[in-house]
Amino acid sequence: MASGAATGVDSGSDSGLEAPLPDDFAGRLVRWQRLHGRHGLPWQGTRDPYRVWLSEIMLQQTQVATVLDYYPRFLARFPDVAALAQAPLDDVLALWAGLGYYSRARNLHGCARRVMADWGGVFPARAADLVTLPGIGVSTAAAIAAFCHGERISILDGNVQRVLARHRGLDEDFSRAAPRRELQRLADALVPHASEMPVYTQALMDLGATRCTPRQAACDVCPVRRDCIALAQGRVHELPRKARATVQKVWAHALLLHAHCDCAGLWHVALVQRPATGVWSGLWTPPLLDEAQQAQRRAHAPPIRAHEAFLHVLTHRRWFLTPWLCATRGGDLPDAVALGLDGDQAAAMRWWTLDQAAGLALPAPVRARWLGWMEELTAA
DNA sequence: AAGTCGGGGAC
DNA sequence: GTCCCAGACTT
Repeated sequence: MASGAATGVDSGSDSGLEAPLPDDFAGRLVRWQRLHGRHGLPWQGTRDPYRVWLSEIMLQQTQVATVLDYYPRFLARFPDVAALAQAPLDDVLALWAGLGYYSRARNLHGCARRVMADWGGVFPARAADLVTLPGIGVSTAAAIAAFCHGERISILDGNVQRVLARHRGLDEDFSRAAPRRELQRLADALVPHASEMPVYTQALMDLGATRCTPRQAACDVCPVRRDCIALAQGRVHELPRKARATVQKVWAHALLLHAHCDCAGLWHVALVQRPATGVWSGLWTPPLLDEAQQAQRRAHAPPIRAHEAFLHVLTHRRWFLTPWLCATRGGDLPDAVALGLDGDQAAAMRWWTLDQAAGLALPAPVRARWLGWMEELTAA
């Protein structure tokens, strides 16, 4: 389809996929990128696959401004793939805590070990091989291959979908497989010579992130406005079509903050490590008590100081968390049963000193309130 | 194809 | 409040 359209024969359809390929699309983007693209980000100016890979994983569904806080710290602690592979997973999670999507950290660590074990410590160059590694999907594989090795392969992340959907005037739901394949074919037909792949790939991303934005697109300074179908039709703000919203479920748990002061006057706090799957996987949290477990805990002394619940919103959940504060003193550290825990959480519970706890991988809403809770628990 | 997985930036 | 971000993985 694309080759026939490139001859300049317009089928008469208003579909951007069947229209002629835009002339010099990549060239215009490349020239724009050199002048107006984003430069100087910490993961730019290198073709080191480790650094590019790390940035791509961190940037999955995560904005640049957020990653800027994490990337340098992570790189300083794990300067190369060997250092990352050698580290315990808990050390990786501790540096990832707060970034979200914690399976990324688990897969990152697994990927580093696979690169060491199966690839001699060198990331494979081709996207087809990269995509076999944990945590690297088609989008990330294409980005690494294009940035580091100039592979002629198209990326199709959220930014690029928006740019192409608008420029070709494609009013389809790209969360569906068939329209997505069509868009992929278009993107494939637009890739330039290998020598321009790194800057072209960056250009598409930068245009989507800084000009062709979801709202209030800056079409007046767009390098491809000349033949943008959405702009000509006055439909920029309508594209791409939105997929239907997901339904949020409601959760409610008590968050049991139990601190114990031992005979030496040293404070400890009980935390449980979350399982490898599910929300906050691998992170350490105060025990989470559902309704039955709350009843179980209420049957025990000592008493609880309950705070007002706070709301924590995740993509699919509205989560009401009620902090329960409890301080005890003297003797041995209470066991999990004494705290009212059962089964899995009892097995996953550990006592930590406050200094130790501060260095663990804590979820963002726990980290944000941690010092206040500890201060209240250890006061008087 | 649909559901699961965080947190925050920008509006 | 809203939308969505350099998506991957499981079912």
